[in-house]
Amino acid sequence: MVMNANAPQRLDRDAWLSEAMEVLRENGVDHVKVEPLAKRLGVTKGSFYWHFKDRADLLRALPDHWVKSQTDPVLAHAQASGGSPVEMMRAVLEFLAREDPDRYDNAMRAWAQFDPDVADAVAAIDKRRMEFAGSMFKQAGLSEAEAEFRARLWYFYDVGEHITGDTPADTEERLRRAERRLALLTADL
Amino acid sequence: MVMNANAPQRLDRDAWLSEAMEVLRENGVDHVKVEPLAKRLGVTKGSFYWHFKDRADLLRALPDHWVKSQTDPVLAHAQASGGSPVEMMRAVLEFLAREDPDRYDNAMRAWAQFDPDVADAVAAIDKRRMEFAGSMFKQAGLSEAEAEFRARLWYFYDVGEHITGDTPADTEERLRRAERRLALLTADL
DNA sequence: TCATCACCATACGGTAGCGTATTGACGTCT
DNA sequence: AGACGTCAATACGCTACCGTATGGTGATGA
Repeated sequence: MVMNANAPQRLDRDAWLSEAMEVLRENGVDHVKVEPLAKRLGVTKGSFYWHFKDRADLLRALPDHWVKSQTDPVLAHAQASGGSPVEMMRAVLEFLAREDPDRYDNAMRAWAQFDPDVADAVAAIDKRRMEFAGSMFKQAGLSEAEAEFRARLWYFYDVGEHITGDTPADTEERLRRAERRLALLTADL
Repeated sequence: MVMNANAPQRLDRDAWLSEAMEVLRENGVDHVKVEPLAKRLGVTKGSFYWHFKDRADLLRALPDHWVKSQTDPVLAHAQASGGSPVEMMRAVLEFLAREDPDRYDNAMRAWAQFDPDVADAVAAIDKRRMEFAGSMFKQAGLSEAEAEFRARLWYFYDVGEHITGDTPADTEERLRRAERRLALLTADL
């Protein structure tokens, strides 16, 4: 007899991590506490201390869990779209405009403001994304310095729009904004 | 006999608010707690409950305290610099590049992620700043829509750079970046 | 001088959350 | 069937805070 799949009496480490990510997103790190988390999962903390040494152990594992979830379907999609650098950039922007923007990014950034380890994890992701943008601009013929400059302008806009909560609910509007941004940043290419 | 100025046995509401802002900046809202705060100020919480009804009262007062501290020497400085819109924008950018970027912005933004009231306060500030940028672009001859678009690009870059912690320590480098950003955003003006 | 006001200290009871120790339930393998 | 491994429940002591009640203190003005 196989275990009942939808009555998760029994949890694994990942179930705790996922639920912790939800709480993180909804209320911030300082609200991921073991007893409330246990309540949400319908178990007691006896379970928690089986899977984790202590609360710090859970918190340490979270950034990694997040980073792993960032295995960029974005870049794959861009590469697949082939074409010129500008075309690839358009592909990325459109992909992002259609997607539900990563729901955990803001919470991770908020956390990163007060925890250097988390800041490192987030910085690594930022670096990766910005380097992709930079490589596009370089392939389009810009100098190293100019490419990096435009990559910053490109990427920080994204970050700023998300963190301020200014992202339009309407997909069409997001697409228009993306198109316009691309146009300005590649006007001379 | 006047009171000893550097032995603040006696505090007022503002002293508590300022210290709370520091803790907020260093560790986030969930670390501004009344007893630790009292310890930092060298008093007991007996003092706190004289000046505030409860902890929520303190937290409600904080965003306002922050907003008031934003009475924009920036805009004054820009207006004073006179000149064309582009010149005024340059004045703002240079001012910001030289200033120590507002030390509380990131903490407020982090807080805003999880508190709608705070989010409103921050959004109001964002709106004000962005409308200033928009008005500059309009005065420079752009259409309403194009001006708003460039204002977003201008402002969100700032936000993104700060929140990612990517602001260069070197003032000269900040100035170079500012100049470059202005150049690209006003290339056709 | 002494009464008052403004502010602070102390002591108290209450709750939330941490981490440990021990026991219990259930599946799996032999 | 029985033994083992995996995970969960329970009960316990401990600390950090919250908020209240009440008393103390020092400066100031009548």
